[in-house]
Amino acid sequence: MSCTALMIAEKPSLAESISKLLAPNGRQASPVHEYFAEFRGSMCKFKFTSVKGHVYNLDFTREFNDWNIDPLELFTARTIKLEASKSGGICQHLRQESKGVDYVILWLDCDREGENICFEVIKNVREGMKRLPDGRPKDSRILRAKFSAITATDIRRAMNNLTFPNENESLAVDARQEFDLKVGCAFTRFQTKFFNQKYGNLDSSVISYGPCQTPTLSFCVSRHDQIKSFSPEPFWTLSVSVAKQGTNGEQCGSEIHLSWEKARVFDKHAATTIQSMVRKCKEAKVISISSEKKTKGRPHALNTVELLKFGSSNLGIGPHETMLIAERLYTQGYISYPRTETTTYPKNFDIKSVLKDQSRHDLWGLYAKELFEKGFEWPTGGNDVGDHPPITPMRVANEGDLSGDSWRIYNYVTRHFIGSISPNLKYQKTNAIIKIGDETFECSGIRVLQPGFSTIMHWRSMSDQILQELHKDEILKITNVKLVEGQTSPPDYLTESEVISLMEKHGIGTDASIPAHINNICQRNYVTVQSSARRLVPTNLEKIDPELSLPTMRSEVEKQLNYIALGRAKQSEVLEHCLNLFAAKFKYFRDNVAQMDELFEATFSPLASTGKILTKCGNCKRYLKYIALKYDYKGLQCPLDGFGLVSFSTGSKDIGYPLCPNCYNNPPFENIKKGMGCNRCPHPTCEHSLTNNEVCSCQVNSCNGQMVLDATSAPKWKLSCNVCNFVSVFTDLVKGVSISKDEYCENEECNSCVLKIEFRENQNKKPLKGCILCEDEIAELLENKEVMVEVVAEVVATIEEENISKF
DNA sequence: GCAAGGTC
Repeated sequence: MSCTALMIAEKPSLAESISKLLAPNGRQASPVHEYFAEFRGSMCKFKFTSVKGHVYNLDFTREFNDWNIDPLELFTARTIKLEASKSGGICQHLRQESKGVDYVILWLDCDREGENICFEVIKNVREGMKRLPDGRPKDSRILRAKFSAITATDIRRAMNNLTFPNENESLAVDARQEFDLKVGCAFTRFQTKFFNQKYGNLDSSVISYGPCQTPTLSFCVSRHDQIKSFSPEPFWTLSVSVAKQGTNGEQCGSEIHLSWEKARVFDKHAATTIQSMVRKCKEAKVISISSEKKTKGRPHALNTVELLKFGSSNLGIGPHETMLIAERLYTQGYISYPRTETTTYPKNFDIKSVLKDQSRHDLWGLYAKELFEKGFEWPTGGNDVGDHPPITPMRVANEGDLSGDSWRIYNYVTRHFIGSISPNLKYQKTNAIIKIGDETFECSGIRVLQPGFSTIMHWRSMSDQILQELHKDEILKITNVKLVEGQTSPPDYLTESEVISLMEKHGIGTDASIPAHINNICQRNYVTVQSSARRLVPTNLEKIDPELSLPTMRSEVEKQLNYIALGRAKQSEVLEHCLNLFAAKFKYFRDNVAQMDELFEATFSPLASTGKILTKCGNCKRYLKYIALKYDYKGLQCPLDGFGLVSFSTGSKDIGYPLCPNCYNNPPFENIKKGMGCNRCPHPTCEHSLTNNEVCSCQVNSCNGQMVLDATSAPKWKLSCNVCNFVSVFTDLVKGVSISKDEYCENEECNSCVLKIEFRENQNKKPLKGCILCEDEIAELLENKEVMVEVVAEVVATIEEENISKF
C-alpha cells in the first residue's frame, strides 16, 4: 500500500533544502524534489514544492479603486483577494500538483504570516486531494509541520510531530491586511488630494500614510524639530595639564592632560572663580590609582537588522540595497538565508566545518586556521526566534570572485561570523584621580591584553593609551590651566542605522519590511539621505497630525489582533471595532484639517492663492500662509507651543500688538482667556507675555490698563496700552528698547520698570537707562511726549493729593 | 496614484 503526500514550503530554496534533509539515507532528492520514504506505516511518494511568499494580495473591488469616491467609504468597502503574481501561476501550480494526493503537508515559515499562507495554499489544494469514499474532502490529512531551524534533527522532529494549521492566527493576518489596506488608502487618498489642491509645488505626487511608514518618518521629523528649536548655551571647561617633577621641582616627562570631574560649567562667573583658585595652587596631588581588567564581549551571531545597520553606518550602503546584495549572495550560495531575527546558532550548527572552509581564505585564512586549531569559543547569549539560522558564510569567496559591494557585504558577514566565535577582547584600564585644591581631575590609560575578535573585526579594535606611571600621593607639577569656552550643540539628524534601531525597538515593520519602509520615505521625497553619514533629513513634506504618527499606534492595533490569533476574540468584531475607531479618527482629521485651514484663512488672508509663508503651526508643522497684511512676522516664536507670533492690528495707525495664533484660540492655562493677545497674557515665564513686558500703568485718565513694550513694533519702537487705544511711539533716534530686568523706578509711587534705550549709530550717544514717567531725558524720546508728560503731571498731582489725604 | 507583508 502506498500514498502520495504533497509538501509545500514558503520558498523554493527551503523546499529544496528540507527535502534534502528528509530524503532517506544516501538518496538525494531529485531536482523536482521527489523522493520515496515511509510515512505512517506505508511507503509514500513525497513531492516537495513551494510557493513564493503570499499567494494572494488583498485589494478593493473595482468600484472602490476610483479616487473620486469619498475615502470614508473605504472603511466599509468590499475587498477581494487577488493572486499575488499573475505571471508566477502559483495557484495553477498548486492545483496541478495536488491532484489525487493523499496528504498535504504545510512547511510554511512558522510565524503568523506563514500560518496565513497555509490557508492560502489550502484554498488551492483541497479540491484536488483524494476524497473519502463518501466524497467528503480529507481535511484531517492536511497537516502542518512546525520547525524552528533548518537542521536535520529539527526537520525530522517536525515531520514526526505533524499538527494542524492554526486558523485563528491566519484570521489575525487577514484582519491586519484589511485594516492596513483600508486605513492606509483612505488617509493617503485624502491627504494627497487635500495637499495637491492646496499647494502647487509639492515634491511628491502622493502623500502616503501607513501604520509603519508614517511613524518611521515621524522619528526623522521629531529629530528635525529638536534641531530647529535648539538654542545653544555657552559653557566653560577647565583644561589642565600636569607633569611629573624631579627632586628640584623641574618637569620630567611629557605633559599629562587631565579631564575635569565637573566637565562643564554653565555659569561664567563660577568658572572663572574656579579657574583662579586652581591657578593659585602650586601643585597637584595624586589621590588614588586604580587598575581594572575589562572585557568587551564578542558579538552574537548576525541577524538581518544588525546587517542593515552595519551596511548603512559602516559601508555606506542603504538597507534596500544591502538586502538586494544579500539576497544575491544567498542565491549564489555564498551566504545563508539573509532574512532572520535569530542571533544564536542552532545547537547542531556545524561551526567547525564553516570555520575550516574559511581557513583557505586569502585574507583571513591564517586567522581562521589558528582559531580552528586552538579551538574556537562556543557562542553564548543571543536569541533563537525560531525563524531561520543567523546569517553565515556558506562558501569561500575571495575579493576577485565578487564585485564591489557584494564583496564588502560578504567580507562583513564572514568577519562577523569568525568574530562571533573568537575570544573576547580584554584590556586593562588604569585610572588616576588627581586633586588640585578642591577640584578633582582624572586621567586614564588603556592597555589591550588580548585583542580577541577585534583582530578580525578591526573596526571594533581598541588602541593602547599610554599613561605614565604615577603613584598614590605623588605630587605633580601644574603646567597649564586654561579656561575653554564652548557651546552646546544640537543633536544631529538621525542616521539610517539609528532609525532602524528605533523601528526595531517599537516593533515597526519586520526584518523583511524595514528596508521597504525606509526606501518608501526616501523615494517619495519625505526625507533625503545625506550622502556621507547616511543621515535622514526631512524635506518640507512633513507629517500632518501627530496623533496618527505615533509609533504606539501600530502596537495598539497589534494588541487587538493578538486576541484573534489566540482565539479570544471574533475576527469580525475586532476588525469592525478597529475600523470604526479609525473611521472616526479619519472624520476628525478631515474636519479639523478643513477647519484649521478656514480659521487661518478667515483671520489672516482674504486671498488664499498667492502669498508667502507666514508662520508655522506648532502642532502639525505645516506652514501657514499669509497674504498682504500690514504687519510682518518678526521671527518671534511663542515658547509655549512653537507658533510664530503675528502682529494683530485694528487698522488704526500704530495700534496693534503681538499675538500667538495658537494661544489666542486655545489658551494654554485656565486663567488665560480665549482671544487674548500677548499684551494681556499673564503667563509668568513666556518672554512675550504681559508679565515680562509691562512697563508702567496707562497714563490715560480713568484707564486701568498697562503700557506694554511691543517687540513686534521694531524698528519703530512703541509702548501701547493693553486696554485703551493709547500708544506712545519712540522717535527715529531710538534703535532699541528693552526692559531692564529686576530694576524699578526709584520713585516708590511710580515703580515702573526701568527701560534701556539704545540709540542709532549716527547719533553717537551712549545708551540710556531710566524711568519713562519720571525721567525727562527718556520721556523726551517719545514722539507724543506732550501727551505723556501732561498725563504724568496729572498722575503726580493725584498721587500728591492722595498722599495729602492720607495724612 | 494608495498599506504591509511575504518572496524574487
